[in-house]
Amino acid sequence: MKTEHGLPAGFDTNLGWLMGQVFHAHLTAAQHALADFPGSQRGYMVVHAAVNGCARNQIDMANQLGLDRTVMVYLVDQLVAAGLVERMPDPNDRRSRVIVATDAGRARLAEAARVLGLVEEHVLRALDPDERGRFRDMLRRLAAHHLANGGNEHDACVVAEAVADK
Amino acid sequence: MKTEHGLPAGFDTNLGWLMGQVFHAHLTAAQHALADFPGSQRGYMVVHAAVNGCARNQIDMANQLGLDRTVMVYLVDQLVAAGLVERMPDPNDRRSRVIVATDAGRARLAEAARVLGLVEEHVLRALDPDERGRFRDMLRRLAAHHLANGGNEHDACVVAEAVADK
DNA sequence: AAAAGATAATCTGTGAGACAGATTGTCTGT
DNA sequence: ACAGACAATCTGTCTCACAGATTATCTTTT
Repeated sequence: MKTEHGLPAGFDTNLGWLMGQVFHAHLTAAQHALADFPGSQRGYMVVHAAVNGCARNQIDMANQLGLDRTVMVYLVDQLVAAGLVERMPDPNDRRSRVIVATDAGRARLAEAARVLGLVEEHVLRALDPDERGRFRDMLRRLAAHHLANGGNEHDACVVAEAVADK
Repeated sequence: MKTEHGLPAGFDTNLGWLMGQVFHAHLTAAQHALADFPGSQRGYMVVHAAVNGCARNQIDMANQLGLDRTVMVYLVDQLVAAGLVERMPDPNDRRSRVIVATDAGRARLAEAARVLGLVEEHVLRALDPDERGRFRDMLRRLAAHHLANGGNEHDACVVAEAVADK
């Protein structure tokens, strides 16, 4: 049984299901696009963050990217081995290593970004151009709002309250 | 370094990152909401599909829901143990088991759906009411478009082509 | 200045989960 | 009757995220 849209019956109003589908579509396409990028999408994110210099050290970057600190280790290992980033010792704090992109890393990132642009275009093909902009804008606001409220821990509380009072 | 939105620099235009954030926000909240639902979100999906009668057998349902066939086995096991669904032997094909919801399953689904409604409301809080409708509509169309084009295998080809011609 | 506590990166071990392959019972076509 | 396909299940394997311990360093306390 399907709806007129071609979606499984009853799921066309399920936000989680819909987001999962679209997110997964993008994920799969991006995975192919970044197949030979060291560390795949997560590697891409790290190089991206390294180029933008968002983070002061590995843990900081891990937190910003939502990665586990132990994952960060072998992720950066791969990227170093591929010559895309370097672990620069922080002169102010010898415990910390600042992740900086190499020239090769910058070039590789630019190329990957180009391909990812095509992927995004492909995923959003069902929307007309001005809608794509609005969709992006809404996503941006949703993500910002989520990050602003302390992220996931907060969500749990809200839900718990909601369940409590029937 | 952050943008004026509070997002990590450079990621505010990254569709995958944005979707990941919002999807993850919903995922986490839904996980809490369905914490004591057998099989969690996937269990919920199965009961939901069972109530709507979308599938003729387990494999069919697994395909529609994007689950592995072996996962389906212990997922349905849990739900049967909890008394939410039953494996009805298909009289026309004794290889197949049709997954049907029990009355308890229907009731449990309704309650879970109510809570998930609150979760969705919470996740979309950053949008004003009419925007939420449009956001849902866009997602619906994106998902439908993706399913219409044979799903993920297709995406891979498109990307491959795109990468080929620089 | 020495001791105690916190923090960054790393290493190790473990548990959960996804998936491939084999197995059994059943259907379909020849 | 036989071969091949298919549904459900079982088993084994492999990956991967995460907790906990470890080392080096910084900070604060006394």
